[in-house]
Amino acid sequence: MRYSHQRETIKKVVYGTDSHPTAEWVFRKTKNFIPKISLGTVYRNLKVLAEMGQISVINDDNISRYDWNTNSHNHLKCKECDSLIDIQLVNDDLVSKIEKQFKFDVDDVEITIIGTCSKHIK
Amino acid sequence: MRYSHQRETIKKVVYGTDSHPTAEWVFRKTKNFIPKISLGTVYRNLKVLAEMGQISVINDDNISRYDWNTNSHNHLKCKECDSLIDIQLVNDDLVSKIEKQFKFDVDDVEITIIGTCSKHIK
DNA sequence: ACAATAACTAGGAATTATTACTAGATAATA
DNA sequence: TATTATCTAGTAATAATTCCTAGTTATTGT
Repeated sequence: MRYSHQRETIKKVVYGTDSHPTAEWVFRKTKNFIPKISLGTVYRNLKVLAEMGQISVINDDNISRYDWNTNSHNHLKCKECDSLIDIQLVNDDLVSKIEKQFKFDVDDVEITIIGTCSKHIK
Repeated sequence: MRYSHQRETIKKVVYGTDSHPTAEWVFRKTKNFIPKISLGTVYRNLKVLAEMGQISVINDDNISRYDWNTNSHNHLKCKECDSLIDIQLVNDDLVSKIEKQFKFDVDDVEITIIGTCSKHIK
């Protein structure tokens, strides 16, 4: 893996937000630093950064979002503002319970709570 | 909503499998009964069936899968066989805990456990 | 510092999943 | 059975993502 200015900049952009951005968003932001960067480069580097474990990928409604937070964590998704909020739910208890109960070797527990956040409860 | 032979057949196809099929799979299966059915019709009817609450939609790796089981349930996803296995994890405890802790009005809890199923643990 | 080279990029074409459009077909109704 | 609103087939359009290629750049050995 060779150093690349593009990849470093993309990484900084992802690390600079809590908004769980899409590739398109990262592309627009990165353009501020490297105006001629191409969307393909952004996609390719987001993928290698994820493969290297430096960022994580979230599957949100059939589009990929990216997250600097690679620790196992979960999300609240508000239907109203469409935002993803980080939360911490999973404990080792749940994981070991699942491993025993289903004889399933757990890598990751993806939890998304869909609903309405405090700002939008009427 | 008018009766439609296509929609009824699509519904039967989804209700006839536990495999959490994609639209493409439902299309191929439904063709056995209605050879001239079009993919657009399948997509449109899967969508209306979901809106009517007669099937549910699962978001798996940026592609939609469909499920006759509209009860709230969760999935084990095996990396090796790429299959989704139904499980029941969520209890009212968890939901009310989340509602209190985050002041979040919960509609649905989506849980996918990624890992390796018993068939593929070495 | 410089040449060789393997990895990387920009730009655009291709692919995949899905939705939109439209002329004709069909279920409901009176 | 005539009317009509909804539905379908077929195809075009769109959106997200990946692939391809000629040219660029970081790295390594000299």
